[in-house]
Amino acid sequence: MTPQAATVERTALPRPATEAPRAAPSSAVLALLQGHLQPQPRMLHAGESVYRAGERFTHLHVVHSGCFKVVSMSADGREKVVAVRFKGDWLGFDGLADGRHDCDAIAMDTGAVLSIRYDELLAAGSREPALMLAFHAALGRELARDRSSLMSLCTLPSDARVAEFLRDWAESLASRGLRTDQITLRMTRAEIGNYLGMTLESVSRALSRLAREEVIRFAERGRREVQIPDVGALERFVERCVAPARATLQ
Amino acid sequence: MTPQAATVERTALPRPATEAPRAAPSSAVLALLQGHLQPQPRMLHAGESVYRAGERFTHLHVVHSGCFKVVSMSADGREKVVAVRFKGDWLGFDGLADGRHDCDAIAMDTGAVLSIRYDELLAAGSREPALMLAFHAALGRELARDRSSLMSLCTLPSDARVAEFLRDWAESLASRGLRTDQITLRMTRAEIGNYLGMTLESVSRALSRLAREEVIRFAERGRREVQIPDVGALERFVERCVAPARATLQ
DNA sequence: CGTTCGATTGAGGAAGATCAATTAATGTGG
DNA sequence: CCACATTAATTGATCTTCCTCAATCGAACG
Repeated sequence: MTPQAATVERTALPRPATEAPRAAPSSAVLALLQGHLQPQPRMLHAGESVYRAGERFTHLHVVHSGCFKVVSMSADGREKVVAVRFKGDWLGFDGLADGRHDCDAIAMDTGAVLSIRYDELLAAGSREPALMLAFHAALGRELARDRSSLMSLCTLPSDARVAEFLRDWAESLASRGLRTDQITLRMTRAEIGNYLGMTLESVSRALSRLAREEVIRFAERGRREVQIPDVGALERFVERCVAPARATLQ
Repeated sequence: MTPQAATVERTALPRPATEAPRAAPSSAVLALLQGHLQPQPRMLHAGESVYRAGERFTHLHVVHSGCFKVVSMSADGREKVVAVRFKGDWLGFDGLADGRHDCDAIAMDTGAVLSIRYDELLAAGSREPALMLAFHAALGRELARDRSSLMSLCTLPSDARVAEFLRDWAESLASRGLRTDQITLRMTRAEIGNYLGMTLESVSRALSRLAREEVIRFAERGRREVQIPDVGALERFVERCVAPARATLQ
């Protein structure tokens, strides 16, 4: 997969330049939830699931701490990590469609979620419009993020996808006030590859290349720890991958 | 892009076998909308937009007739068709995140949408829970579809992606009671390629191959008309593409 | 009737998958 | 605590898929 004909009815207008709306969590929402509902905190250890595909959908969840992956399996057995979620993110939207979850949500390390009954959320939301608005906004961001992934998968070469993955992770931490210069990937290369649509070998090579180009650095302890001295460097790296493709089209 | 290590924490459980929930539209929703709101019908010709990126989000829309594409552009100018929508589908969810659309919704042929003010929908929804439930279910299906696309892009070779695209189109028509044996693609090869993450040449080759294998047939008039004698054949074709990859993993 | 745009098809090349071997981390039982 | 077993990661060699470039053909349109 690589850049392809970006000729889809050229619009000459300058655009507002959409990128994934990473400014997600907002303690305002949490405050609203706390105020109107009795969110049940629930602790989970690595590997435990918040919910599993096939279970009845009754609750939505907001990540309180830790990080979680959302895994989907298609009818023919293809399995894929479709999302990685951090503090402030919601989990469980995949149950809205038909009252049954169709993904697994799994803790990647020790963490906690606040669980909210959907029926109570609906009730509270109809009394308190701001709550319903916030809920819908979260849904909208979820859609935007999925589409941003889709875009990355379709238009970026593998190196850039890995770079963007790291940038995204770092930005997620940053927007939540966590330190971003050193991040611990709680996924194997195989999982990252699955998430990004490439093989584990390609992930490994991409990381090596990023390290060689000084865009990232590996900590001494293992190669799961990645140091990101400058997030901007990651962005520039992605830009450099996109630029040549565009140049030829102009 | 091609099948890759599908080793993401193997779960031994038999799964409910999720596939895109194509059973979308439901005239029930339309009836609800008609009953509680004053949906404004709006006619559009090919190329006209329901809304554009950057515009304020005020309305949601339900496709009444025709087909529409949703196009997204990233900050660095990568452009992509992120969705194709038919009768009964909603448009406009991309405005929920922050009150501004970040995609264009464009008519691919003459068609019409019913436009609903979001604030009125909220108000009506809090009086009539069934309406809000239906709205949320539509959002959930939207998410599920995006994830299904993501899965296809990541795990299927290009031929199979084209096959699935056609199957999806045919199924969309079928679930809306339209004839499915003969469909008119209202997209150029370049657009299909953009949507599926491949070049127009690859789309063309894939279609030729599908025709050669008798899975589809071209009508005499032009190559935009595609006959699908048997939707099952398309599914089997996709299966055949997935099977070998899985065989080696077992 | 020529021009233009979209589609098809072929040849060559590059990105990334696959296969395979090695090395580093992690975990386990003695 | 250490030897061993196991799993994860790296790196190289090769092969496949799909992209790129280019030529041709057909359909639509003025």
